[in-house]
Amino acid sequence: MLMEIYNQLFNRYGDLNWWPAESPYEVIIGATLTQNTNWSNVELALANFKKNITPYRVKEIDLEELKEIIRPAGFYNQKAVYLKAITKWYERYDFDVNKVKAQPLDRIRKELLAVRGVGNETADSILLYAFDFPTFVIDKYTQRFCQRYGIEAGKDYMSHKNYFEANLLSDRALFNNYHALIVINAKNHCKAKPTCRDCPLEDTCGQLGFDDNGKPFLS
DNA sequence: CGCCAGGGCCATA
DNA sequence: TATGGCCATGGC
Repeated sequence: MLMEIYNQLFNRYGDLNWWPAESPYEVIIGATLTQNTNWSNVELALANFKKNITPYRVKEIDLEELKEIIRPAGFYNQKAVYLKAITKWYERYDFDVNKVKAQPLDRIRKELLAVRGVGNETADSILLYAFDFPTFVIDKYTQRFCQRYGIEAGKDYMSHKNYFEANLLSDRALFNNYHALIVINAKNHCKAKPTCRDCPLEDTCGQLGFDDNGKPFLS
C-alpha cells in the first residue's frame, strides 16, 4: 500500500530533489532552523549568512552574532546554541562528509540524538538528506497523513518510522523523495484549503482517495 | 488582529 | 511514559 501511495504522489509531483541546500552542512543548518518554523523564514536566515555557511565559520563566530544572523528563523536564542552543538559534533569527523558516511547508521543516529537540539526528526533529516543514510523521516505531516487515511502506523515517532521502513524497500532515494512528497502534498493541500487541519478524521480531506478495490489514487 | 509553521527541551505527575 | 508550557519570527 505504501508503495502504491508513493507512486500516486510521484506521478503528480515527480522527483523533488530534496534537500534544497548547497552542501551537506547547509542541510544540517536548515534542518535545525526549520524546527517548528516556516521554511520561508529559514531562507531569510540562510540568506543572512551571505553565501558563507561553513562549519569553520559557525564554530568561530560569536554566539550573539550568530543569533542575529538566524533571527528571522525564530527561537534564535536556543537555535544558536543548537547550531554550535551540532557543529561541535560534526568536528569529531573533521567536518568530513565521507568520514560520517563510513560509520554505521545506528551509531551516527545515537550520536546525533545526544546532541542538544537534535530530536528524532532533525536526526533523521540530517542522516538522510546530509549523509545519504537510508532512514525514514517522520514529521507532523506524515503522522497526520497516516491518521487521515487510516494507515495504522502506531502513535508516536518511532512506530511510524518503523512502519514505513518495514513496509518499503530500504532505498535512500525512495525514502528521500517519499518524505518530500508528503510535505509538498500537505502544503499544496493546505494552501488550497487552509482549514484542512480541522477536518474530522473520517473526512477524506485531501487529494488522496481509494477506489473500490482499495487502490489509492490522487484526485 | 490572530494564527501557525517540515520540533525539542524541560518540569511535572 | 505522557502531557503541557515554552521558545519567536514573518507571512497571510
